[in-house]
Amino acid sequence: MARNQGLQPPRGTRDFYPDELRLRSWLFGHFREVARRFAFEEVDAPIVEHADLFIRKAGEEIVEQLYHFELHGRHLALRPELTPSISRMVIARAGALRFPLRWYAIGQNWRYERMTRGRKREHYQWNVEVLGEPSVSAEAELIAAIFTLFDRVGLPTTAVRMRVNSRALLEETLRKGVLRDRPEAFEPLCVVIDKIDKIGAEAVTDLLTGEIGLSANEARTVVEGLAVRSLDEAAARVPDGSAAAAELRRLFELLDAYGVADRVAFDASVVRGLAYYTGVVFEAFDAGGTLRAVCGGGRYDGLIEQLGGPALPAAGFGFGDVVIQELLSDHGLLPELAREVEAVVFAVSEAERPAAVRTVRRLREAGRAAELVLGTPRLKRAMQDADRAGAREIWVIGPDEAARGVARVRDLESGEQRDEKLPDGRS
RNA sequence: GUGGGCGUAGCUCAGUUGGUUAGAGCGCCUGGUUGUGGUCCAGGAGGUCGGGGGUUCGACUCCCCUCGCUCACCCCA
Repeated sequence: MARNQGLQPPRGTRDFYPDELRLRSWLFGHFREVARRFAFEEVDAPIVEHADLFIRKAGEEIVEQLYHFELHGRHLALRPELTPSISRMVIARAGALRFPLRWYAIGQNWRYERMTRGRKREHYQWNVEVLGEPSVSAEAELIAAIFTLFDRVGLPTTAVRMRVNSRALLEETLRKGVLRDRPEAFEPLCVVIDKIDKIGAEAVTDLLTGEIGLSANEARTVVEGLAVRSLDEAAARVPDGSAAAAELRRLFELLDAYGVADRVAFDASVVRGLAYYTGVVFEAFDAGGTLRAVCGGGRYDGLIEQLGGPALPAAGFGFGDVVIQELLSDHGLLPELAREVEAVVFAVSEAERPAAVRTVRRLREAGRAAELVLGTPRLKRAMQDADRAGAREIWVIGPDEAARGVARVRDLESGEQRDEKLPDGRS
């Protein structure tokens, strides 16, 4: 309705009606349960931050698409991701924290961009971070947590595959060349390389020689290297004794111990679009290849120091709520979730309401989800409502029952009825 | 930003070469007596057919503009 456009949420944002919020809560419940089993602690931060926290100069889209505004002379922004906020929290208390930390958060992120399937302008993200651990044991733990989540929501083991690479490996190949005198060129270089699937090898080669300043030879070597899909082959392209290659080998060993190595493959084209990644990077994709990345992450050993904190190694991933729901929908795995009302208490007339209130209080104190019918509709109506709410029982208190000091309890599944004593009136 | 598709009841949609009071399913409301749900039956409410303009005796139907939604490209979480 054009007339009612003001009633629609802004483009790319969502309302969550009860059905949709139940589904979201179901998903978040799995996020939290996996995090619990992996012994991560939940944290949270404001959705609005100082814009500076997110603004970097490597040409990332995530910065260009920032929702930001000036208010009373302050430049603020809606967070586009959670990692900077968590990093900020760590820095503020770095002196009092014991590392490594295992933290996670589930929060809404904002990015002003065009929409397609699986992408909106706001989305919730499960963000899991290991802070203060330099070894790939951190990445292995993170990747294992992701697969645990996939398994829990019912996806077959073949439905999602993880692609892994290491930016450190790429950096090693350039250390004696273009990066010798200006290591700071590495971040924008990665941002450029990340575009290869979209703008093509030639355009990336042009950008590498033009904007980044590689020689034609270096650029060609880099672009060729992106096609490599074997760790051995990739390792052969870097100097002997490559630390990055050894790390990747160790990572695959550990993933084998976690039982997920066969779902993970080396892929040199994975570099991720965020500037701050420094080491292992990874992305999970649906096997059908019809959706965008389900989740992704990697190691960012320099970010915390760049933000003004100590030199603290860190790794983490972000896992959005939108793509996974699309994927589950494609697999017919979205659950039908009903309301969780257990009992409905109904006073036939206002005279019985105090007794109904005492009754519903007792049920609630016993931990049951109990709804008190607020008006005095006909019994037929109250039962219909109870039925539709999925309640197991309706407790009816009318003049007869009140006189006998009982409630008539009907089991809505079996239709059987019994009497339950009313609580006495003194409580 | 580019290209395609679509905008008809709360929801999902149908609407015959433009022709009389615009339909269905689901949902909602009422009733099938007097305090009993799910099933069934019978009724009912609800739409200026996204908005504006044009063509026509006549437009939901054709044309133009506009707004919105959506998919792909693009790009990224």
